[in-house]
Amino acid sequence: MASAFSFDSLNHAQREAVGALDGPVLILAGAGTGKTRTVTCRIAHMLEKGVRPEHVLAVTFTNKAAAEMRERIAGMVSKKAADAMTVSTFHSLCVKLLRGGIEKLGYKRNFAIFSGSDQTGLLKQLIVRKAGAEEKIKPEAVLSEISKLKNKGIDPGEHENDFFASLGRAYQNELRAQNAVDFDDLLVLAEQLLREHHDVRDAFRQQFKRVTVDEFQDTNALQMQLLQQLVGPPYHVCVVGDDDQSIYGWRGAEVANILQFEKFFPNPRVIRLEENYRSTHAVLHTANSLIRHNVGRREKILRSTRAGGEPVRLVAMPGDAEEAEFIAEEILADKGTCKRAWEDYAILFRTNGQSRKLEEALRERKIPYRMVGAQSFYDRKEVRDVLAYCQVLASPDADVSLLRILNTPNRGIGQTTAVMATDWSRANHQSVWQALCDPQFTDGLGPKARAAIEDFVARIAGTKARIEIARENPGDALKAMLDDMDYVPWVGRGCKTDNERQQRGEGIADVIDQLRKHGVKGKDLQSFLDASALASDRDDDDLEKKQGATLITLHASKGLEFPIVYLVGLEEGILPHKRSIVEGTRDEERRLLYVGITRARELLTMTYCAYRTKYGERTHCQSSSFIAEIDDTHMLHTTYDDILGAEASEEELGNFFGGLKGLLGD
DNA sequence: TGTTACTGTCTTTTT
DNA sequence: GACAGTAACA
Repeated sequence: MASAFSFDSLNHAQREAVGALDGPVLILAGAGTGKTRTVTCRIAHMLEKGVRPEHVLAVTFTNKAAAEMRERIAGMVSKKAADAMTVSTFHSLCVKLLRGGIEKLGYKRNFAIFSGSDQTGLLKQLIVRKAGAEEKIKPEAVLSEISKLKNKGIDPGEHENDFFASLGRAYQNELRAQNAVDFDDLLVLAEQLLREHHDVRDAFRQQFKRVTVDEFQDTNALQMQLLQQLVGPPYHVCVVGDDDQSIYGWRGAEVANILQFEKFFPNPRVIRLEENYRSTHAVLHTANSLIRHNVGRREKILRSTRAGGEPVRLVAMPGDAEEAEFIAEEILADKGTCKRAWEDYAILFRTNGQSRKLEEALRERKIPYRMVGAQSFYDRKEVRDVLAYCQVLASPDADVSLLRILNTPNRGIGQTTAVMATDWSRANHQSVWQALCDPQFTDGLGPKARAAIEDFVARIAGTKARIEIARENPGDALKAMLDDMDYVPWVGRGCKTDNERQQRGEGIADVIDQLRKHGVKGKDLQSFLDASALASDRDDDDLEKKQGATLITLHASKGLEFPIVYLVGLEEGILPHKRSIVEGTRDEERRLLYVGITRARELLTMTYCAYRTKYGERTHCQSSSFIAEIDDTHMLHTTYDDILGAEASEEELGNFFGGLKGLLGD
């Protein structure tokens, strides 16, 4: 049989990684060193050596990465084999595990997954309940504390602050009462299930004899514990990552997992991929000289396979407006001279707020652009509303979702009534839905509110029946119900512009359409909700489908590459971010900049401003302290005025398109 | 109960 | 300079 891939096409280190199939393996893969290729070849190699695809588990960070990996293996080996493997994210894997055995932990099998606004909404209630409406502690802050503890494997009820601890306990109780879990619980409970029920664990280990974990630098302590449950002796586990690209510490990612891998699995083979196929020498030298300043890393030096290259530019800008316009102008000019595609250009920034001016500048010049992951599709209000309806149709006892849609669109069930219903349900140990259905409760209300509630209950129950009894497609049933209550026109009325109205209309139609497709495949509402909860916006359409220059945060840029990269806002307080200085996570900011630099294949331009509009106010900025750390052998430090001045004189000479690049190149 | 106008708060990054 | 939350009004 012809080999699915050729060992000859791999470099020495890659070959070693692909060949090392048994026992624990740690692959340290620097940026642009052919990581994905190596991992997929390794799995293909496994299959060739007789490992059955059903025994292969690969865990990735996003659903999209999972889909890509599966596709590539399908191309190398066979579609059949690729389909037989399990490739998924930690979270999806846990859902699968829990849908099978969560009742062993005292939950019902049809548990709901709370995310985003479900969680904050619930917590907001709890804060008010515990401390009164005066308390202005932010639910997000509490949530992040709870999450941090869970990801360390600690019960949130054990928080050192008593108030937080009691909120943590109340939060967990409330989730359990509503038969719901949050994102972190998926991991917590799956780990618990495997740890406490060895039959489940052994069955799992029996099935997944070969485990691969990608983006290992992004895993947290809990995921490490989970991995230890998943993988038993003889530990055929391979983890791949780059500690220098660990940028999710704020979310609990533990670089220790990769730095001290040998503490978790015995005698791992450590393989370093250091040959970079992506960037020019100038770019890599700049990146290497910066990341050297981090302490406690796994020493790695990226070697360039592409000698020379244009020097990296560092440009001082007067203000953020000039910064945006400069970049837009330059892209426009460069596109004209170099005949590149818009997709070749990317602008990277630290915070989403920085994108505004850049967008304006691009729009003014009619430069097409795409924004990656600015507002998550699933965070849009109308999308959350429709999903809340789905959740209620799937299990009406999910109070948070029910309360969300109770008066959406307005149907005369105001806050007073909602509070009464919640109180009654708590007093009687029932769900809010049960309260609404109970005459004992509704009899105590005024005739108007009562009629409104009865109408609401009838609509939900009716639609539920259409789906469950009449077996109608849930998408159609949902659409009929929403139409019936004039939901779309109601949303439209709340919009300021036609554009917004249209967008939100499309969002609603989108969800319904997805649900309909899901229904056609015979899957139920709950599985649709699972998929929605676990999807991220980087998963479905984004990058490939849309055209144009890319506007993207540094975080979201990890794993991507562009011929021409602009990295903006190298200012103290932005990069490194103000908060990181307070929290003592400057190293992570440095890695973030490192990730940004290593996205560039050919040309890298970094900029910083003297002034920037912040909170709608013009404030003075200092250049980033990282700049001094960079070795400038291959870096050209100039200013906005220098470049424009040079350009003007060039134009006087009649060279109209003598772009900036040409001037700086020699 | 719903709508409007104002005020204060924020902006890291997100599976 | 946006947006959510609040206060005041219809």
